[in-house]
Amino acid sequence: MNVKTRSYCGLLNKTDISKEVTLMGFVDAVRDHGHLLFIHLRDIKGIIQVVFGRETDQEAYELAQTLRSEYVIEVHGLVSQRKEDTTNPQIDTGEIEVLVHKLIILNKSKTPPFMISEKGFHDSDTIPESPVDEDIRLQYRYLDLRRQSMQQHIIKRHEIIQTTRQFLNQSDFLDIETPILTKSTPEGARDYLVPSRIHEGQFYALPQSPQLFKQLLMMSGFERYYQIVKCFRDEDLRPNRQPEFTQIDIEASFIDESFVYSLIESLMESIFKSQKIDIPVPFPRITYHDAINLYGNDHPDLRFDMKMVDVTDLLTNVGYSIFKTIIAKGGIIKGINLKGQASKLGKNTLQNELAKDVITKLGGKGLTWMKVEDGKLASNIVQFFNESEQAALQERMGAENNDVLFFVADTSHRLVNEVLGRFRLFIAKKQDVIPKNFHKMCWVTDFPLFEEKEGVLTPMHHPFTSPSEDIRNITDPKKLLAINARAYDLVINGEEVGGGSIRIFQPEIQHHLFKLLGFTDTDIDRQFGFFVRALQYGTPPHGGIALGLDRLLSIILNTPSIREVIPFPKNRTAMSPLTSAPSLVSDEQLKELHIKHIQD
RNA sequence: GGGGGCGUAGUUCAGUUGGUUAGAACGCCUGCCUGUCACGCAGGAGGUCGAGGGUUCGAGUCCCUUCGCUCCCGCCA
Repeated sequence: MNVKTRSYCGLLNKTDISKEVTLMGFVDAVRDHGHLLFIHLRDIKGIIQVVFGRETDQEAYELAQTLRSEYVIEVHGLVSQRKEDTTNPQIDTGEIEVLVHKLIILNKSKTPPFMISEKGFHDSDTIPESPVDEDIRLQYRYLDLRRQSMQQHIIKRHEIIQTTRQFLNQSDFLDIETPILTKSTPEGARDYLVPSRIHEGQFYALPQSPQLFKQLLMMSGFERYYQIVKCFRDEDLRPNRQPEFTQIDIEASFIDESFVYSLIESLMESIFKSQKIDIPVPFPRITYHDAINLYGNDHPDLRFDMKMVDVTDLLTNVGYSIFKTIIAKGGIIKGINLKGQASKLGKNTLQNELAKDVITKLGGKGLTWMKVEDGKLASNIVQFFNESEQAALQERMGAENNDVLFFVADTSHRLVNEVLGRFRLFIAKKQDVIPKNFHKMCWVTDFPLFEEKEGVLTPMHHPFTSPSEDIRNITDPKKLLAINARAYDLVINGEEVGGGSIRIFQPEIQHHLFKLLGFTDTDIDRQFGFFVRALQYGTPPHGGIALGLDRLLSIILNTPSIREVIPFPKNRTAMSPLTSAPSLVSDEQLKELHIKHIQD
């Protein structure tokens, strides 16, 4: 192999015309014309047409007839200008080609299980996701990753990681590694456990995040830490959740929220700029309370408006019995306004599909809809609302002709927010009213410190998050639930991309918080003893954030799941179709680890 | 754990109220072809209709069970 003189297919251009080149790569496509044979040759940099002809070289031509897709070859040839009427504007190298006088087949390939060439797609900027079944793609991931669109995903992942490192390095952050074999702690997600061979019956846990270590590094005085690091959580998977995923983990001392906001806004600016996307900074901020009330969740999609509006007070004497009953029981009625879509939504769709089928799947009991036609509300139940109620509804909802109003009512305020929030997203997607190629970020702030789960106080973020005020004299659980945390989430296009907080740095407060969460002194010592002890040796005020790299990439590359930006992901059932992990292990291995398999 | 969708050729899919030998496109194989680039033309191979059971004269189609994949909810400090 002529390694030193090798050229790259995708890098050849007109300045190389009449140069002798050596190329190596995969056969992307073969077009045999008899006497003349073309192939597209593909390497990491791109594709170029190479030509074999009886007249150019009889021997090379005859060997070329045996070429098949994905054969690995080396060619020696002359870069030539294509004649004007034979150029191919669809590939970057389409004005030139290589006339081959020597062909070496470095390796053959079986016929691939699916097509790897993306010929026919390369005139489009937005290469469609492969229609091939994802499990087959994952089983042959090494072939799937040969596809140019997948290579771009991985290359852009690399670029964004490099941009991130460069940015943080320049901002005086130190890249410091933390253990993968660490200690299981009780809160949060389920841990992946690793049995210890040396310590019978004991287990390491894989980190859900380097949280405690990065705080320890602050106590060590490093001041600014980052790590692009794998985290592990043994929970059910989603398109944006993998059992192992990558975080851009950041922590800094002697800082406050404003430092984090401006640091991350600048980082995001750099990252998006590296992909030629301009984003406006600073990002808007919305409180947790507003997010829940206006959009129904704590990761609002602000690419479109359609805020949820409370109309309960307008309908206190309404004749519509469902609303009447709910209001009488202290319930709530909220609505959204789908602008300008009334003509696109028929009565059948509204009533039978949305109000009966969709809303129940989203967890609601019912849905009320009203179209605005000729300045008036129109629906199957509009006659139960008197004129002044209708007028008030129109005004409150900002209703204009051709709008559709949707209302959800329930005695549970939380349910109304959740269901209408889900419906807002559902109908926006269904009616295609979400602007594309547009990124809308925001900070969600003022999270509650605690939430109540089955009557017990649990931390909403994690138990190291600083309360917004001193809580040591508050004992009333209701008052505690009203306390805010110094926590913040970064949300892009309705997806939580990052979260962090200013941490507790006083040992007394940390201890008090653990007690509030129901830990005994023994529990605290056993589970967090090392950490609480460390806090007592002069801990600087500190805080940080962790950004989900996979989610960020998925948003920037507009992929339907983070699996598209992870080289070797697990499938929906946390299994790798490529390696078949997880798998059974030998009895000897289990014995060494002091583990016995118990059948349920 | 709950709910929805899907499973037919290597791949993506069609397959009517149950009715001959289960089709198409791409891919693959063979031959022809000197400017194609989603090459073209001619011919060909390729199927446990996810699996098991049932109903029926007859099941890809109907019923039951089961497996796999996927989406939503729960879960994800």
